[in-house]
Amino acid sequence: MRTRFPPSPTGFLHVGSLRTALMNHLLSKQTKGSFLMRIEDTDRERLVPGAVENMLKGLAWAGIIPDEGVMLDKNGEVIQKGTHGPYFQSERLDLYRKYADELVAKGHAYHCFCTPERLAEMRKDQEARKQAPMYDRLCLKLSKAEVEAKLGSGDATVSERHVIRMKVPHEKTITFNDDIRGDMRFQGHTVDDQVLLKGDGFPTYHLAHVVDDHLMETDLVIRGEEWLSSLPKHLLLFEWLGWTPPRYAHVPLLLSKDRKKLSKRDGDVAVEEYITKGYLPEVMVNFLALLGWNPGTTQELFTMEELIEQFSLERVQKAGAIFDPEKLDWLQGQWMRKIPVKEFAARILPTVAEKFPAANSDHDFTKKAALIQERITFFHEAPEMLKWFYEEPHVSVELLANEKQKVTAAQLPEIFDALTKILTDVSEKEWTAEGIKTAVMGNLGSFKQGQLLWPLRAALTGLPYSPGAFEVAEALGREKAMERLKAAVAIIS
RNA sequence: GGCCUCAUCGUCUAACGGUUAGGACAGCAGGUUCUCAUCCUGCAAAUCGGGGUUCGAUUCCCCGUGGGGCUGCCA
Repeated sequence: MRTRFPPSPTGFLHVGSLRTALMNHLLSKQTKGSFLMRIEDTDRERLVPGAVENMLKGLAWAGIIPDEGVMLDKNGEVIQKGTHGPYFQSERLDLYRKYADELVAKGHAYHCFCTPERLAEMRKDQEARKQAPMYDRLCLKLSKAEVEAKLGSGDATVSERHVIRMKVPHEKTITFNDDIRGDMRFQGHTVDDQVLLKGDGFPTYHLAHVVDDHLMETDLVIRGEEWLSSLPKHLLLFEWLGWTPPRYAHVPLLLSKDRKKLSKRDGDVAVEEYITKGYLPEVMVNFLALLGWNPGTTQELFTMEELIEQFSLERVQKAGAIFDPEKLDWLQGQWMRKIPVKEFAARILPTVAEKFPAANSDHDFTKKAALIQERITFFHEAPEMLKWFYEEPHVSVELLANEKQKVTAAQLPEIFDALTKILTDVSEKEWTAEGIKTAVMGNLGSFKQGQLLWPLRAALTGLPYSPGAFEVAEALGREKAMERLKAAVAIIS
């Protein structure tokens, strides 16, 4: 099956766009078809330089690489590949013109010379009369001779700055079966005479979509629900041009907490933002796939491969879904913990080494990485979480004493006395988390666990939060741990 | 306003017309090794309202209500 993703290069890659791109990608892969990328650059005023490259990079980050159309080559340059091009709509103007003319010739479209000012006024009137703003078909009343005269008038503002509108049959009922929503019907008289070709010679989305998706042989169009209202226009165009429309699946919109269409105002809607924050691509893909879709089982974690296998439009929700950052973060944690520990260590090593060069020559780095893997959310937190190992801790009485653990400053000498005694008895060979645990737990004396463990851990790390006391002691090694213990004793006495 | 569309815990969602309406996130309460985190256990939490159809509606139909989208020579 051929599916496609046709963004307009007017900015960053929106998470909602990534979601529809993902669905298109999943189904093309599931059916061993192809996924193509087309650029809808028909609005020249909103073009943003670099947007195409940015979007392709965002898709690639998520693991979505187009099979055809606009893509990135090995050097990161934007190229076009495929037999159905060009894939930039701005390079297909002659095509749109040709079909627009055909529609005029067939009587399904007409020239309109109304100025933007007149249209604005017309709409204002209609709204004042509580009517639906629709083109009043003033130019449809023009005779053929009048149209010819205007077109050949030599007055460029009239002959060139005019548009071609579709002539929607008011009496017609347009019906369709959407892959997600089922049967739908629209009454012709509620559909506006949409502009197909603009005054600047560029097509509007509607014409371009129909022409391109026919010529590019798209089998299935998965797009946002915001296009549902325009569907009858597209259906009419396919019919008039004598083409079979593709299958359509209108997916529900992504909503913000206030249930409005997710937009810039709602914070992070740019995929780029999530990349910078350190979210894993697997997490974004997993999260987006689960928004509005479910596998029918209780499985929550999905790889791209599993999604390709299991995704189906039948199980896509009809109602909009709120983008919940908390669930995103939960998924991030799940995926961080799924990374094999060796790989995890390899991924955090560069950032840790940047701050603590010693990490590069640390033979036990993987062991340390393992200690923080279950409590980390983003890779960039790693240096801070491991600093206790690479630099001497700043220990204070305030840190060592802890009310909740029933440790008072006055008790500290006694506590450290006990700790020193216990740990001195632990041999180099027994110096493992397990061995130290056995020693400490077996010699608590009159202390509660927390009364020994909190000061121990705090003395060793200088931190209120860190991996457990025994693990830290093992990681540090007997010599260093005893040194830090001694340093702490010096501070409290 | 008009048109289109949607409706189960706070959120994402499950449930051949028959279930004590299930799971997950978040929340709360416990537990494991002191903290943080993980993990485990438990608790709380929903079928928008009204009519039908039916022996029986979350499920089918109608009407409300509420939400969303569109209503551009934007996409």
